[in-house]
Amino acid sequence: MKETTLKEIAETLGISITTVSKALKNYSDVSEKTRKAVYALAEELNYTPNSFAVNLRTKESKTIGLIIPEVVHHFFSNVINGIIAEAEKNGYLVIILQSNESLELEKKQVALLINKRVDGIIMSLSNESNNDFHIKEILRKEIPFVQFDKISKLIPSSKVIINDQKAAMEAVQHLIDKGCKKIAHIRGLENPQNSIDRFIGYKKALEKNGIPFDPKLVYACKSITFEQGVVFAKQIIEDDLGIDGIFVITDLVAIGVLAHFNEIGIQVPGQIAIIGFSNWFVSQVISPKLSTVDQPNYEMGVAAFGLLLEEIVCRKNGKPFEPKIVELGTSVIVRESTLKK
Amino acid sequence: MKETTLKEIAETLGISITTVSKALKNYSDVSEKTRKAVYALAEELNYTPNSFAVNLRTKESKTIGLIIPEVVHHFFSNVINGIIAEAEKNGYLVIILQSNESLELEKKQVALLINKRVDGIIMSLSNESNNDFHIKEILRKEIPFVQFDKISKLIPSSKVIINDQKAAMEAVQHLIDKGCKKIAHIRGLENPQNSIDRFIGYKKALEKNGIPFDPKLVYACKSITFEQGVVFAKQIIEDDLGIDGIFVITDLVAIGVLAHFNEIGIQVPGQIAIIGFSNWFVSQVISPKLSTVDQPNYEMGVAAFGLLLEEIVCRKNGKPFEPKIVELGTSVIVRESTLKK
DNA sequence: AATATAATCGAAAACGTTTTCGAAATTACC
DNA sequence: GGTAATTTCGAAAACGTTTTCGATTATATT
Repeated sequence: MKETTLKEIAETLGISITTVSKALKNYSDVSEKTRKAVYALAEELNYTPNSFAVNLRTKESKTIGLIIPEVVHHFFSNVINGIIAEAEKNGYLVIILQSNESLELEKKQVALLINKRVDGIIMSLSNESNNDFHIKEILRKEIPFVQFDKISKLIPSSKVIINDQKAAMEAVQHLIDKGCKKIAHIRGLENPQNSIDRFIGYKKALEKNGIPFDPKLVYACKSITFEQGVVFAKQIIEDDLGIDGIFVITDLVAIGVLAHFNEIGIQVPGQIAIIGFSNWFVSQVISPKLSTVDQPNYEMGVAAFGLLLEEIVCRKNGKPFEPKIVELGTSVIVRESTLKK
Repeated sequence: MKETTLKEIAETLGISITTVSKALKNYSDVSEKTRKAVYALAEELNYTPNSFAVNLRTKESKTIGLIIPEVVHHFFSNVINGIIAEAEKNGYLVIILQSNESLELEKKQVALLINKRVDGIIMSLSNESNNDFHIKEILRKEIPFVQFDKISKLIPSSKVIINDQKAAMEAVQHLIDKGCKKIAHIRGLENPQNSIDRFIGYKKALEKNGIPFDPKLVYACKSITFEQGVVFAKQIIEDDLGIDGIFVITDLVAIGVLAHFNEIGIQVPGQIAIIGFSNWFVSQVISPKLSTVDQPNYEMGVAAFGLLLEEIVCRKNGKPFEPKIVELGTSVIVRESTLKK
């Protein structure tokens, strides 16, 4: 399978490789006549530039890397979608790697991408990750870098985020508005920024409404799973603290809670109202439909690539780059699980 | 940001580039002494080979392409997972592109990957796609190629599939075993192979049990969506044909049906039993839990990469390659939606 | 017709690696 | 001490492109 090269075109046309190359890139110092001839022959021979050679010469691969905790995840797969679409629109391809929420694996993935000499990296940190060496290495090498969703505030890079505190406050406020008096919070893991911020938002909402904060009403997830939701649902019934509303870190856990309540006959929202976070697809097809906080997944991906491209272009021109932060809006989606009258 | 090169190591050590290269690759014609020295300095200078140069020289990128109809999809995201994991294990990275079920886009994506000179392509066809020019081009260029899930039997390449006919038969047989007398089928689009095969399986199961096939009981999806399920649920009630069991092309549509039946008070499985296909995650968290056919998603990805790698290795050694077909097993998962006593 | 200006071309270096093949240095052997 | 065998090394070509800069040719200006 012989691929046509510039050399081949040059030889059959009796001109130099230089001229062929310049003709194809529409340089001004090649005559209309030869330009047309080159284009015609290139078309005929089905010429496509050898990207390996182009990469080597231009020192860029027109490829970016994406590292996320997990692919099989409604939120992340939507973000992937946005990134791929926007990247392609700008002539970039996307290599996707998974950290599986493991710091070790994340380090390895970063190394792989640096080795591959991608033009930039977009990343959502794994739970254990923070401002570690592998991240510092990305910055030291001045590889364009954007964080989204699960970020570390300590890392000076561009970021695409939502205002988790504000969003959580609004969710809890919604429960209060619907008449909930004793609101529990099923929070996320200890480390992740969004887990912390949503917890803070929960407390702020209580405070704002003059409701005393009670640490006994906070349940901390060991894992973000459906099963974890079931476990805490049981726990909440057992604890019997008079809880009438629950704000859950994410929809997946919330539907675990919901499923158990359904099973044992607890009325939702009658006895206990539930609101989740992230607006997973399943939330609108279960019964009762789960109220939640919508965050713009696809747009997050688009924004992330946008920021990355800005940095890529800026650095290519040798200018220093100033990281930017894009904050996208969220909204409470009211469905059946909080619809007390 | 100067990267260390072989040249640099060679100069500071006072030896040739050749020797450095060979030392790092443990060639036998370099003495233990210089080998150690090279390794030490390479380590110290944090040397990593320039992959652009390696690609150009070796004519391979250690990167494969993956084209799927959509990323945000429980089945496909699981397959992606399997492919990425297996690829990484073997030193390959994965570029993912989406066809959005559009033939035009699919052609463009194929062109992009060929241009990028990936070492191989794994693909699940879009609905409109068949044995078109862009696919023939892959084969003509002898680019290692594997189809999975939505395949075309006309394309002579390796394939990873399930036995859709057999799986569908088992699903319908299950409905019959549970006492269903009048079984409808909500089938997929006209074109896709798995849609056709599941329909055939449905008919065969009826035939095997002496139940006459009635085309009025077949509803053909215009799109594979939740909403399509709702539409057909209404239709089925309106038609009032005494249907007591439904075999649905895929879970997403099935839960649309289920949601509407729940809403208007049709008992599932009491009045109508429902079985879906593909074992989506949501099927186990809705009420009633949806019976379905499980197909091994992750394993499909692993198998697909395995076949691709076989072809890559084979072709690299200049041997002719004989396409292989891997058929993975499925199983009926019995949950609440078919649990008539 | 001579000179100045503009248009068109190509030689060559460079990107960083891999690999072939021959040369040099070392060791073994009689 | 001379030859043969073995070990160790490096020059050079090759992969295919991009770009600089000088050379050549054609056109414009007096």
